[in-house]
Amino acid sequence: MLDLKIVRERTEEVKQGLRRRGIELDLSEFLALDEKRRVSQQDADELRRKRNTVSEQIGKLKKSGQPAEDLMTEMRSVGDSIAKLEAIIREAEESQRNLLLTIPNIPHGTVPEGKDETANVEIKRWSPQGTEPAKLSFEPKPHWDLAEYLDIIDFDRATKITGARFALYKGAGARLERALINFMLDLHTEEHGYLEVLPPFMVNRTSMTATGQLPKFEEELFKVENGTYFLIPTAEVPVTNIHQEEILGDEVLPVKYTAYTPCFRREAGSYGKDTRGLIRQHQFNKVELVKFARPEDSYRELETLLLDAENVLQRLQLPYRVITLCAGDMGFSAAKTYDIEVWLPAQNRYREISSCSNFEDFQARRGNIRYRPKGSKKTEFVHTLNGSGLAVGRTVVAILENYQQSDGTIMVPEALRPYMGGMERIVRRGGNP
RNA sequence: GGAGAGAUGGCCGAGCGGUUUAAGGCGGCGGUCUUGAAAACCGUUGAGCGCAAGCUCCGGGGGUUCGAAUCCCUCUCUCUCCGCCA
Repeated sequence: MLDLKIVRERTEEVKQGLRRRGIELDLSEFLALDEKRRVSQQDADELRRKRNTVSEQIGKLKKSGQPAEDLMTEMRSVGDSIAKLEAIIREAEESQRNLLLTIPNIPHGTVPEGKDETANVEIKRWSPQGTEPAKLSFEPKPHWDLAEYLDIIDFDRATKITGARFALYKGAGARLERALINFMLDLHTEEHGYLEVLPPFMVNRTSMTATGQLPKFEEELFKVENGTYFLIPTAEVPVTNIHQEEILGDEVLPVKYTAYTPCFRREAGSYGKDTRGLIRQHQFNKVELVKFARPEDSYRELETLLLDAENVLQRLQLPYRVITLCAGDMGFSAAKTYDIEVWLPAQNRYREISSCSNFEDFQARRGNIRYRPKGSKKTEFVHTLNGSGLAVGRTVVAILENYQQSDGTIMVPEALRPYMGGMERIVRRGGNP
């Protein structure tokens, strides 16, 4: 949520910032409403002040046995006036808030111009050999063919059990998914200094609103029937809301959490996209990184958050590149976003495996997450950041495709072998159903 | 699911219609004392809106009243007991 005061006092800057996202916003009605609200607030305060002093007077008169009927009658009408003003204020506040909640964040100054993904800017390439991915000596197979041959992921049965866009992992496939989760969590907690948390996988409407999924993107969420809860689309939601309505001490910042959770997404409007394989599922696992930082530190924290996520791919020796999203391609709440894209040889292209963003005070204002700067009496909103570290299902895809051998078996990345019970190679499963 | 109790500042806790501008304690900060620290003592210490005067906030919302932390309704959450349950 944008700061009301900034929208009021620096309207042109706000409109200019939103224009970079390709959004043209008419704020005149909003500002008129704001003016009306503020005038009413002033009037109401003035009347309340009068009522407070006179009521005290009435109390004293009654105590000393003197009549106070005239004053009481007068105050009754003052009370009515206050009630009318309060109704106006409440209505204005509500419609102001409702509008503010639908306005996306302003892009940071360093975010490149552009209206869609074609304007994103590549800033880095990495591979075990240097920068470019190694060429396989044979025609690479797509991960779904490999998974089917090895019998480690069963898409058909998942469809039977539930429906499209679900997966049933089996044998080494299930083990690989679990190994990756543990590997990532261990890396982030033991080497990058994050505190592991395991949050609820369902959240309420307030939490979804704080991080920005609501009110605008309800159609992308799974809602639990007979209740008011939503399945989380990312651990960002429950983890960022850990400190909702809190005032953090300066000395605890930056706070760094990592969490494994499954994520649930409707993927409405993506019919026909990535229909085969693990790339786009209604349920997938992810290890998330979340930070709460001082405003002056947040962009430095974004860089280290990105490095922490990149490190997972480096340890797994998977080629990737990093891009800066342009203003028009960023998510609703973000002020700046880097995407990490992993190399998929069968698709002959890079695909998103992590998204690392600084939300500045956008989410903190919605969730009322504050801190007290050292030596200050006033509180300020913290900056929140998060990034995938990494999307687990897509990491499985990358391992299958990059580590595939000509015979269809998969070498297990060395860093992962301790988590796979020493397994060095995934071979075709036999004997079991 | 049934019955009951409760929600007050960072924490504990008093208040149950009018000097509450929310007592008191703990914790925090500053000071006195001390070689230093502890103890003791003194002072200070919630959030938000407003240029200011001032106004709002005692779980959320609504009501009664000249006046509500205090009375009423409602919702949410917590706790205790019973039932059910991995």
